[in-house]
Parts: sequence; C-alpha cells; structure tokens
Amino acid sequence: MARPRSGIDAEVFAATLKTVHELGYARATVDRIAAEAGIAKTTIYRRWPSKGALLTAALVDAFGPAPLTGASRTEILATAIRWIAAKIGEPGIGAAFAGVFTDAVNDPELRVILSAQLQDPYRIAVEKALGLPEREVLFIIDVVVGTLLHRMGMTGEPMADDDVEALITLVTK
Amino acid sequence: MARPRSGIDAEVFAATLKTVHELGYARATVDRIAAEAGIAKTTIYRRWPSKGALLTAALVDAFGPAPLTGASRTEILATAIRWIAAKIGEPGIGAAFAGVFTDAVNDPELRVILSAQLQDPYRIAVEKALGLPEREVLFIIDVVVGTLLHRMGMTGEPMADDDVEALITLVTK
Amino acid sequence: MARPRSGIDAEVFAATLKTVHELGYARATVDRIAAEAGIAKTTIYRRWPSKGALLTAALVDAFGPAPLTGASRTEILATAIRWIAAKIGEPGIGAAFAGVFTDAVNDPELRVILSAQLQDPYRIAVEKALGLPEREVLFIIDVVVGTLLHRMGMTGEPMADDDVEALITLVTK
Amino acid sequence: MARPRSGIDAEVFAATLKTVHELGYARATVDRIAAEAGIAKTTIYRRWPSKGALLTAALVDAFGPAPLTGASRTEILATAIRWIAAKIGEPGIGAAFAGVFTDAVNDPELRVILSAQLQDPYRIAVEKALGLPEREVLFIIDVVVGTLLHRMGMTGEPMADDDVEALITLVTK
DNA sequence: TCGTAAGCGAGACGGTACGTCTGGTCTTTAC
DNA sequence: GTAAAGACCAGACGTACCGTCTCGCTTACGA
Repeated sequence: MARPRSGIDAEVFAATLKTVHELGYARATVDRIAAEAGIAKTTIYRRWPSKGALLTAALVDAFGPAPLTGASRTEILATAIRWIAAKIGEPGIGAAFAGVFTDAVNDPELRVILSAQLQDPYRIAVEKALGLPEREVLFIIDVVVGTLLHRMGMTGEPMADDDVEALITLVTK
Repeated sequence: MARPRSGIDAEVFAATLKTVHELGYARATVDRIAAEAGIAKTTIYRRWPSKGALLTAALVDAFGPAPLTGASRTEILATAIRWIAAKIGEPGIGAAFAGVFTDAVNDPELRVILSAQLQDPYRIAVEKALGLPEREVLFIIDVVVGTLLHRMGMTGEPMADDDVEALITLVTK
Repeated sequence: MARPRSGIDAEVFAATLKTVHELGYARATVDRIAAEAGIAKTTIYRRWPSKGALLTAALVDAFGPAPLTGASRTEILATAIRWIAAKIGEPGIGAAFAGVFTDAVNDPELRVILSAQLQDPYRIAVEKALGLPEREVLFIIDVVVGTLLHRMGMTGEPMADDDVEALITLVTK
Repeated sequence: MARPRSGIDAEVFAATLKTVHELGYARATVDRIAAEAGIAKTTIYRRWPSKGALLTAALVDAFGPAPLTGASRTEILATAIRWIAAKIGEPGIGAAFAGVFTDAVNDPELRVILSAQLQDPYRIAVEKALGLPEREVLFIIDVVVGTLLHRMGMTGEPMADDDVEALITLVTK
C-alpha cells in the first residue's frame, strides 16, 4: 500500500564517509551529509535514529564480512588484523570509526548500537573461527581495535604497516 | 604590579573531574564546571583556550608523575600499566580522558595540546626509564592506553584487574 | 513544501514590548524575550539578524500606518504629531524606540534597518500627504521625533500634552 | 600628603573623544579609552563612577561655557544654537553625546548625572540670559538638542548649516 | 483507475552549549 | 596614598549543531 523506501542507503553511506573524509568527523554535520547525498535530512532521521547510528551503519556497510580464513589461529588472526587495519586506513573510515567510538563513550544508547551492530557480529564470528571464549575474544578486540584507534586519534593518521605487523606479533605470540 | 593569579587551578581541576564524574562528559558544560568551582566562566577561558584544553590540564594534574620504578623493564612496565589502569578507573578520570580523546580526534588544535601536555611527558619519561626508542614507546602507549580506553568506551566500565594483568603479560612478554 | 513559518511574529512583538516595558531596554535580553514569547532564541535570530532588528520590527508593527488626514497641512501635521507623541507614550514603545535609536547611533547596519523600515515609510507618506520635498520632511521628522525622544530621555517620561501642543504650534506655525 | 592628582583628566577626556571618534561609541570600551590615555582602567573608575559619567564629564569639558551674548533674545538664541550645533559637529563629540544620551534613557543614574552636570548649568544660564521660565527653556532645549541629536543619530553626520539656520528660524520665530 | 498510506524534500523549530565581549570591582605591587 | 596592571565577576550576545515537527508533493500498491 505504502510507497517503499528507495534504495538510497548506499549513496548516503558514500556521502557520509566522503564528508567525514573531507571535513573531519566534527564538521561532518548531518545537514552537510544530507546535502552531499542530495537528500533531505528528514530522510536520514527516518532511517537512522541518530547521527551515531548512521555512522555505525555506514561503517558496518563499509567493513563488510571479515576474512577469517587461514590454516591456523595465528594465520586467521593475522589476516583479520591486517584487514581491519587496512579498513581503518581507508579515507573517512578511520575518522568515522574513531568519531563514533568516542561519541559512544558518553552516549549509552549509541554504545548499545555500536556494540550490537558493529562489534558483536565480528566477535561472534571470531569466536567460532578461533574456538575461543567470549572473554578472550573481547580482550583481543580491545587490544587490536583500541591500539589502531588510539594511533589514529593521537596522530590523525592510520597506523603504518610495520607497526601493524608488530601488533600481529604481539597478539598471536 | 598586577594582581597575581589566585590559586584557583586546583579547585577548577577538582570541580572539572567532579562534574564529569557526576554528569558525564557531555553534560559537563563549562558553565557548570565554573559554577561548581565557584568562579566565573570568563576566568576559565582566560586560563585555558577551550574546554578540551581545560580537561587536558585537569588530566595532567590528576595523573601526576608516572611511577617508573622497578628492578627490570618488565617490572617497570607492569607497575606503570597497573598505575595507568587504576587512574583511568578513578571517578571522572576515565570519562574525562575518553571525552578529551574523542574531541581531539576531530580537533587538530586540541590534538596538539593533548599530545604535547599529556602524552609527551610520559613518553619521554618511559623512553628514559626503559631505554627504548620513541617509536617503540609510542607503540606501547597505543596498545596500553588504546586497550584501556576501548574497554572503557565499549562497556562504560574500567577494565577488570584480571584483564589488566593479561595486558601486562601481553606487553611485557 | 517546507514547514511554513508559524504566525509567531505577533506574539514575539508583543513579548518584546512587554519585556521592554517591564524590565527596561537594557534588561530586555533576547533570552528573556524568547522566554516571554514561549519560543526558542534561535527562532528569533532566524527571523531577525540582531536584537536591534527585532526591536525595529516590533516598533514598525506597533506604530502601524500613520494617520495623515485633515483638511489642511496644519491639521494633518497636528494629527500626526499627536499620534506619534501618544505612541511614544505607550508602555514599552518609548523605551524601545529610544533604545533602538541609541544602538543605531553606533551600529551602521542597524541604522540602515531603522532608517529603511521605520523612518522611510513614514517620510514618504508624509511627503505625499503634505506635498513637501524630502529635505523638509526629514527636517520636520528630526524636530518632532528628536524633541519627543529628548524629553523622554532626559526625564524618563513622555512629553505632557501641553508641550505636545506647543510642539505642534512650533512646527505648523 | 597625598600625591596630587596629575593633569590626567584632560588626557583622559582627549583620549575618550578621540576613541569615540575613531571607533564609534559602541566600540569605545573603557579598556580602549584607558589604553589610549596610557593609564589604567582602575584610575578611570576611581575618578568617574561609570562609563556614562566619564563621557558626560568629557562632554562638559569639551563644551565649556556657552556663549550667551547678543543684543536680543533672538540673537542670543541664534548664537547659542550655532554654537551647540558646531560643537556637536566636532569629531567625537556628537557621537559621544548621542551615545551618552541614549544610554541615559535606560539608566536612571546616568540620567541624573547627565541632567545635573550637562543640562542644568546651561539651562540656568539660558534662563538668566533670556529671562524665561524653566519650563520654556527646557522645551527649547528639547527641540534644539533633540533635533540635532536625531539628525546625528539617523544619518551619522552632523546637521548641515542650512538646516541649522532653519532650526534657528523655527525656534526664534 | 483511483484512493491511500508511506516516502520524501524543504526547512522551521526547540534546545543546549560554546566561546566572546564588556562594564565594573577587587587585589597586589610599585612609586 | 595613589596609580598601574590585570585578574576577576556577572551576564548578554550571536553561532552552531542535533533531532523533531510540519507541510505539500510524489510514488507505489491494493480495491
């Protein structure tokens, strides 16, 4: 009966990351993202409940499924870490990730969204792939993602490959 | 000749962390902090150029000098990590730290302040205490602080002692 | 298509004059006016570029069209002068007028607004009604309005009827 | 043996009018006037109770005694009006006068100062010189000063000579 | 084919915080 | 004792952003 939603999501995600990349997270206002996507702000708020939720959705879309392949736990972890490090280095993604994450620190609602939509799927997949308990996987995620985000936050640049390898060594050792 | 600055800094820092602890970072407005400290907002802005700079100064004051003592590198690192983890767990400090870090991600000026006033002193001290090059120390800081903040951000709670010990093992191993 | 502006203007004007009347021009802050009108401060700034512009608009609204009727120039002028004198005596209007005028003295932008929106319409109407050149009408306005405002400013009270009649005699003689 | 007050007053008055002339009344803050005079702001507030009082004193000093000479009432008035019009046209004086006057509208205390120190001396002198009752002289002052200030306020420029002569004709007729 | 429910664009609106500015007071040091 | 220097208080200003709301238009789907 009703008009179905048009397939705008992909364009909005692209506009979101592009805007964050060009202007930074703080200057990437919802108005500007809407303008960049060529849609109305109301359309964004009809689909996502908050700016943080939009960013989270854009990140989920951008990350896609994690490559959890390899002959051993070490190989699987190394591949996954290189993948997440590379993703965070892509234009806009790192800044968006760091921005959402830091917003979530002070926004319990956003924390729930971020945890459920971005972290949990990967956590569960990693648990299955590695056969490790939740607590250990959460710790690994804290170390890997925390380290990458801290580097991103303090320098404004993604972590260099050498340091990513050091991180892999640290975690898989 | 002129009226010297009164010793307000300590009270402002206390009011800052107390307000962040009670209201959270987002609700800790400069007006409220000033009210809590019993001073005028203009006095704050005369001393610190922005809210982020105030928070950074409050954190620098709250952390104080790092305990870099021990018989070996491993001991020194373990002590330091337990210390920073405990500090981040203190009321207000963790939330303030995460908040400032968040803001810094999108505010280059604040990033400079945060880097120069909070990170660099400890980085230099650690370099001397451990006899390690800057790059390695920066990596260790990314891992330790990043992990602790990521846990704080995703759960809202500081890291439990067990996991702190795991982090120490990871880094010193 | 967009949400139409609600008919708030009249309420804001009323709130403006009421606030000026009760608190005086200096204490009539934009926040208080907004609160009195039951709207947000941002709504005021979206519609009027400054506090002075709001006051000007409120005055334009309060004055309304000038009564320029009468059998002769003398009659027309006398009617108009009694009208403007009575208006300036109304609660809030005199203080608001004097306040805006004050601000305009030092604010070229406001002077343009005040001149174009408040003075010019009446000047033009008077020119037509009396068949006098612009320069003479401007002089008459200076004398009439200047005298009334000066009395208001020096005494805090509007000019008494006797003196208004003397002013009429002076100008029409 | 108190340190005698140096001849600072004259320098402050000069700095006041100069600052008002260069920056306009609104931008002529007390801080700037003090800086221009090369003295401390406290010194100003020790001598005059408010910014308005300072401006008033500067105006009293700048005006000096009124020339109330002439063979007839008409001549005396014409001379006085030309004098006050010329004074108001001097750089800084007109803007300062208009500024103080308009501030006084909303500041009863300033109104008392302005009335007692600036208006009353001239009013009394004119009463004696012309042999007119207070009420009539007050009316004449309202008309003359009000007209000149209104012109100054609406245009930012002092009244042209032609219009001053018209004002003289109006009042002496 | 036509009504209707929902999608959508445009933008007004409320709320809240920021950082700035100014008038006026207070305090310390120097002459 | 007076002045310089400037810290300090109080409070208004104007701006930016988020998320909500309202309207009118448009698009599909179902009767």
